[in-house]
Amino acid sequence: MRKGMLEYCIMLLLRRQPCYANDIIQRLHEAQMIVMEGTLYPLLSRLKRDGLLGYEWRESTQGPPRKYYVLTDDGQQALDQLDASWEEILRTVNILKIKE
Amino acid sequence: MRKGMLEYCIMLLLRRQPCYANDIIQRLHEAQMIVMEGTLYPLLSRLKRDGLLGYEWRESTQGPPRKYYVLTDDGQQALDQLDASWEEILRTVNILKIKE
DNA sequence: TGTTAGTACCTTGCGATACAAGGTATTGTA
DNA sequence: TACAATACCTTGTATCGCAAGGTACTAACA
Repeated sequence: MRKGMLEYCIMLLLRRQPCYANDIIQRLHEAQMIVMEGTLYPLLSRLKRDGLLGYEWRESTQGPPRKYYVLTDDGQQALDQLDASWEEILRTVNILKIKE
Repeated sequence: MRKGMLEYCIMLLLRRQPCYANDIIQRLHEAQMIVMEGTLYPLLSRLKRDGLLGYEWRESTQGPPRKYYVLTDDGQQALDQLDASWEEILRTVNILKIKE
């Protein structure tokens, strides 16, 4: 069921701070959402390609450099849209749960 | 984003009362969720095949008979599970929205 | 210096879901 | 009997997420 929620969750994360892939996996995991590498990388690439995310390389103290993703202005707007969609889904489910 | 929510929404509907396809489309529409015929019929067939739904034919006063779907006991249990998943998603999104 | 372990990034192939479009069948009415 | 309305269903396509596999850089150690 969490299908389609991933994009929203990742962008919510990036609204707070730039993250690289393993960051995202770990933070989502802490929030009870499991995401696989093979899911995440293509998704990040797509959001980058669509102009919703940018990234910058940062050195790591232990290992190869990391790609830190950040929300672009377009990404911020898209996220606002997703917030609205989320509210609508909340409304829909509440109607269906409460009705009668 | 509403991808994957459909199954849950339909089963919430059927928890209240038996419905046939156009019923479901209309009631979901009233709850702000658009669903296409070509999506609904295969989904209902799958849930039937998996034993989560049953159906009975009922005559209509205007037109051909209708297939009214109902939740089975297994369907009821599956729905309880989906309720739990939904609560978890709510928790996840709230964590990600509120954090910091 | 060469090897190994750890970290990080990415791709490919598969299954599942949803949509668009098109098709079949039954009923009532002109 | 022909047509419109209703209802059910199928096929082809795109997208998403997962499993598995692959490449590359860094550090530690023999």
